[in-house]
Amino acid sequence: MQCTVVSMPAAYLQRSYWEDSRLGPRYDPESIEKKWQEIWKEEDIFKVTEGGAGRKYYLLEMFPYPSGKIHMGHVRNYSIGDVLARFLKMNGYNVLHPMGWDSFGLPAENAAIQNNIHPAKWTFDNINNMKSQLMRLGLGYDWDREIATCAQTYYRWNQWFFLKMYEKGLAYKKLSSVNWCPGCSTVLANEQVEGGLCWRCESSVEKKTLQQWFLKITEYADELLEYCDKLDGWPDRVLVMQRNWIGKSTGAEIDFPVTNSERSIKIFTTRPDTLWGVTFISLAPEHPMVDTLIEPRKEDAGIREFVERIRKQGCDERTGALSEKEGVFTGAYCINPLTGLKVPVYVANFVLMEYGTGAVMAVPAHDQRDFEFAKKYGLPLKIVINPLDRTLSPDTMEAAYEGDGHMINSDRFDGLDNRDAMPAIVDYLEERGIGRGVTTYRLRDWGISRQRYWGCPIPIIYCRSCGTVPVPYNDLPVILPEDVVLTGKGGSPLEHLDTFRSVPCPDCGGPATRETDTMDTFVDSSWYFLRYTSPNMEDGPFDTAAANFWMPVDQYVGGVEHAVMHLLYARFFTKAIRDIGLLECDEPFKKLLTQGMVCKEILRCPTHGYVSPEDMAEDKCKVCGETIERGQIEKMSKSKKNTIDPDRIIGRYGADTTRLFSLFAAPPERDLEWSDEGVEGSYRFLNRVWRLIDERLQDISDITPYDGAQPLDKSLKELHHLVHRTIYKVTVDIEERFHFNTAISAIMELVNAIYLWEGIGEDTLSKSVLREAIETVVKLLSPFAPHICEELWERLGNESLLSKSTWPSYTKDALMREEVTIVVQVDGKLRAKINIPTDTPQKTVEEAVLDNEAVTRWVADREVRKVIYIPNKLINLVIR
RNA sequence: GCCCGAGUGGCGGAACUUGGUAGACGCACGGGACUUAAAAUCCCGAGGAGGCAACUCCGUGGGGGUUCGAUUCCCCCCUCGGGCACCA
Repeated sequence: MQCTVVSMPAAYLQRSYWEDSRLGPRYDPESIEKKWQEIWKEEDIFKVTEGGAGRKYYLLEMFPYPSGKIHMGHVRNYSIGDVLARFLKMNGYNVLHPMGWDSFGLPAENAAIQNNIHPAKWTFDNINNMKSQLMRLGLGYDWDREIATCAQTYYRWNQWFFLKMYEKGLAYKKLSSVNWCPGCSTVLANEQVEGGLCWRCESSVEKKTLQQWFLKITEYADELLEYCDKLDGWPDRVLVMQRNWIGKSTGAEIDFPVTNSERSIKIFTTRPDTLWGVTFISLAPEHPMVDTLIEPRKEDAGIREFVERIRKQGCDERTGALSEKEGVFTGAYCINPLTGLKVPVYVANFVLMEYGTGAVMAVPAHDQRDFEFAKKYGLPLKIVINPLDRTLSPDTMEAAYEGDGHMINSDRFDGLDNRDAMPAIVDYLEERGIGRGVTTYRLRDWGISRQRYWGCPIPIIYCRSCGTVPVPYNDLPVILPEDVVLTGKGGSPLEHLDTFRSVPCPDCGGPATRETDTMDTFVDSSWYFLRYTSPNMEDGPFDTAAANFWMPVDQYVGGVEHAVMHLLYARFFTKAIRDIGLLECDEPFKKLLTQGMVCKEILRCPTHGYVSPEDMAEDKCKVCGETIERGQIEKMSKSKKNTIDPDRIIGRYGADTTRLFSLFAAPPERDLEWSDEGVEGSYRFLNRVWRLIDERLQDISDITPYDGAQPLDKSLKELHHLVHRTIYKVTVDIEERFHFNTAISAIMELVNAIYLWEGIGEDTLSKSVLREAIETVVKLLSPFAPHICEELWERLGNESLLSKSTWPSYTKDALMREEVTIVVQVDGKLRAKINIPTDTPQKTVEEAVLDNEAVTRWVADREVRKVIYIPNKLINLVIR
């Protein structure tokens, strides 16, 4: 039999509170929130159209992957967005604030394999659940614009874009060495490999050579880089990461002829000024000329073995800066085209085929890697750049000199500053036809083929006679078949599904097969913000007029983890779509706010590892009784068992409290440390606001808020001015700084002041001032805690919806103080404070100050040598 | 190694954009009121040291500097977090 006593205390508490409450009903978040969410829905208050009143504002938060349940990171992200949405709406903007689902992806497949449920069903169940969770938070979205990327109506346009890009040569297939994640059984783009590990499952990534589809993001490398300078609404660190990722460098390509051969090796260098210091050449093991060069020495097993071994190494083994430099002499030589000197050709493990030309001219005197390599294999150093303050010598150098200086041992360039010499040397190379100035990028083309089922099919057909044939536009969409069996083994199920795979060739009608790879899900999220502008468009991906009206997104809000991947891809897509002719704007996101993570202390049991707070009783593990160690504050994650379920918090305190806390505990861009007591505090504050209005309701019902017309006495003026200063502060904090935490604290101060205010009388004037104060509190708080405010607004006797009303404005007059506190310093040290009418002239202030005992004590009979006066703020008497 | 960001009470954080009262607001804590009592609520207190007190000194990671005055600007160093990392 089940015991029901457990629920007693809570019920008891509620009842006793009810009895104590003399006036109105107690604050009951659950019923209030439900009530207003329904009313908002009926009134359709978040619906927007292009024809709406006010200036357009496109506000967007990164859409979620429908994993099943929202987490605190979502709560934070979307609370930030909702505050802005409601604030902007009250300020008269026409706010587009949509929501949708990034709903293709691996977890759906994994769930399907584990639980025998179809990915589509799993995904749509999750969407339904998460949608109701978001609604429960009271987030104001125009749900009529909801999109799901796994819907045919959406992904068909992925395919359309792909075909457009294919036509323009921006989508192409090539055989190349790619990143293979064994955990996800699929290929990954370079951006999706973090430190040699898969960004999603942290498996060690392997190299595989496969036929893959690529999008030519490198075509836009220069523009993507250039526009980084124009994105002044983006955080610097994100721009820095993007610039680093694009990795533009300028230098020269130079051909080194191979001796006894017709061929030459093309190298890339950023330091043409060190050309005279080249003492050998290093090739990547994958370099196509390696096999030819070592041919004459093929009986030397050591060479081939070395090359084979390095080629097999995974990227994490190869690329670690710690790993030892290794190489082998190929037996071949080539000629430095400038000096005519013969230098040996090596294969070296640290040279990457993916960058530059896969071949490097080695200048051990001026490059640390070459230096280490040369020392190891006894190769000579040749100094060609000398620093200004000393003279280098090959025999005593302990490290390469990579700095600037004067050129030496470099023929006609001797004596020149090396920086100045670089362009001259490039010109010289070009004149003589042995090299040319070039620019290279670290950015690679975006490999989008995924060997997975739950994604958008790539619209390509392979025909034995016609070759690679794009699916005709009329045949779109290529529908992802649902009658598949997912086993998790033997590759993508599409490969084995003959009804999908076999297809007549669109050109010749002969037997052909479909591409069975699907697209990287980052393709889906690269243009979703455009689809929101016309989510039901059937003749194209989006309506150009609507997109041009709404774009760019004025404010984008999301996690910094997408700094390189999503944000770079989306920028690329925007530019490509512009060049297809569908869009006018160059950049998708005008301003970007990257919010911090939600963190919480981790708990560790010496025998069980991470434990959740529920598994702990009085610092002891419930299972084994060991003392629990309190660990560091870390990002909430299931594996560390330090998550908080938003549903639980909403259930206990309501959506308003949950939102308020997540906004109050830290400014948005910083990490937020979860605190149960802090949530309690936010709840207490809302109760305090509720009671404030409850207690004063009788005084101020049927009273019109003070409008500034009649003159006020001191006490009334104080409150009135505080109200206006608060409006100013909260407005600035929200719109200019996104510092919601300080905005909320300013509202708290106002509430505290109203509680302590004793200026209320029987007269209408004082009541009207109080009414102004209270209505202002409710309005200012409403973007943060919309439900309780809407309810209080109604209880105050207002008939229209608060959500439809306007943001309070402040008057300059009311911001002025009549009396100011002036800080009095003597020699820069605080010695007194005096209250004095605003804008008192310096002379009068000086007189008042020198009349003050606390000041004169410090001045004594010494001479005041200087007086610094900051009007209405500070006076400093300099004695020394 | 390189590039960002940060370091402030017992804790989360304010003030930094424009040098001008350091510690707003909240949490935790202490005291009081209400209550038979507790909870809730309301009011008050609170950086540290010394002092009965008035008050004084110290204090924003450490050390220098500029200034009448530095948490804020400059230089050097330490610690933590993040990103990149043999990119030629």
